Amino acid sequence: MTSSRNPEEIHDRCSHCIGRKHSICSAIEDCDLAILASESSRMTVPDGRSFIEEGSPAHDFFVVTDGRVKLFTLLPDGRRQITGFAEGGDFLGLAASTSYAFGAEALGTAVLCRFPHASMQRLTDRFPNLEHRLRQEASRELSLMQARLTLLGRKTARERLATFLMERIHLLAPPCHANASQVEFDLPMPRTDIADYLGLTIETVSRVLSAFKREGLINIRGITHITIMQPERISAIAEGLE
Amino acid sequence: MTSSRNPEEIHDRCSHCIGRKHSICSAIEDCDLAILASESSRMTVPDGRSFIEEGSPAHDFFVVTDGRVKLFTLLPDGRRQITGFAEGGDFLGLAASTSYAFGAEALGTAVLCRFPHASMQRLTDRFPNLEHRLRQEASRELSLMQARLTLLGRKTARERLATFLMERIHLLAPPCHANASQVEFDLPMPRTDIADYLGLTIETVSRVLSAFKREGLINIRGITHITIMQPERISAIAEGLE
DNA sequence: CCCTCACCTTGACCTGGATCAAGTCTGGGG
DNA sequence: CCCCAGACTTGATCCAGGTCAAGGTGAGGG
Repeated sequence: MTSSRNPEEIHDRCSHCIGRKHSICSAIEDCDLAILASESSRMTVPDGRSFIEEGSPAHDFFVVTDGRVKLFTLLPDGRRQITGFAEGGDFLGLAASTSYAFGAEALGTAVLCRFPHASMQRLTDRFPNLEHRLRQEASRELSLMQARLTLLGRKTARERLATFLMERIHLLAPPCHANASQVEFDLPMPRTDIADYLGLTIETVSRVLSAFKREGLINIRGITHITIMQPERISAIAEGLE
Repeated sequence: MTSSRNPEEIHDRCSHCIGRKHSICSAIEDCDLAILASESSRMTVPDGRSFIEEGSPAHDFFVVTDGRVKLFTLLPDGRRQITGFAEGGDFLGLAASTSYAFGAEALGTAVLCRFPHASMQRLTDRFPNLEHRLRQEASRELSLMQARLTLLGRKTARERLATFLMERIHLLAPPCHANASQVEFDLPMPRTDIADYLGLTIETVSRVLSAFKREGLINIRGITHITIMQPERISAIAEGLE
């Protein structure tokens, strides 16, 4: 896990950033990017390495600029609930008061931009827009959480997997799924993570995916490559309609 | 459901409000309370009446000033997940972008303070502190959500009920549970709501509570009155330690 | 005071998903 | 090209919690 803040990279690190447009950084004007860059530092986290410890004092916010990350909570006996996956442009660290309410680790090599709380404070003081943007971000996440509670509290295994697949579809660039009769993508996480995300066991995840395949709803190539053959029906299952 | 904004009540509605100290309204100075009052209106919601429709356009924020409220999401076939209970001082409406991600209805007669989005916008423009306070509120809720996901995704029925009882204890005024060997309180919601909150059925809730009683962990008087006889052990069960 | 209705409890049985236990696939290294 | 380890799939069995079906209970009304 390496950090860098050398001056030569600072002046345009942010302007070329993949998260520039969609992350909270979009609340800041181009002309102020240098300030943004100077308040943050980039770090690279190797596959599987943890970079937020649940319950540890919350000192930083993060923006995922490349790769992916998983967020989770643990019970004392090791049971794990993955509370979310984050990728390019996603913001981490809102679910914390004085300490983090979740742990985080890289899913593959990930690159993050770190904003110490004090830096973020200076930024929000200077750019009131940013504070508003953070609230929006929090609201968006809270909305997602409502759906996730319903999934974990009330949906069956089939419905959970179907919902998960629909979520993956919606992560693709918009044109990819608008009325397409089939959609393809790769699942970047192992079955274990899918299970811990959906509140199931790895065996159930495997069985349900096999069942979907057998029923011609999806196709699976290799371990990770999924083709949704009947998006409508998967969507219907996700909503509990069949 | 009645609304009122008559001038005579405005000038001190907020200063006497039960939520004054703990709600987001604490971000506003006493001398500016009249502005706060003029941007909001009080409404009374009768028992069981719904006042937020899931998926409807989000026009307002609310502060619960008296009574209680339940928040929930529904699946098309009627399955329900209660995503939270709110009471005096709690803020509602952050889990929404353009439309509400949850429905809400009164649990007993409830009194709310309604802030149209436009009003809140004027308030946050005028009092930047308030925007920060809203973000804090959202962060607090996001932290709670992490715990709730873990509960629904990974805890057993016993653990869920024990966690629920601990949550109720922590809602009491602080002195009540500091090292007390027993704690008493009333459950303001029916078993159905507890079940839908914990992702269980009403029968399971009933059975687990009976088991706790049989084991001498709690006592139940009438339907609603609970005494926690062994808070330590309930707490341990909640964390999955026995 | 008793009826009644809504809510809760309890019991018997069932089942979806967990658990336990083999296989099987795959991709990277020798 | 083959071997090996890790990840996935599949099958057999189990069990926590759901479902179905009676009873209890108690607050409000006649």
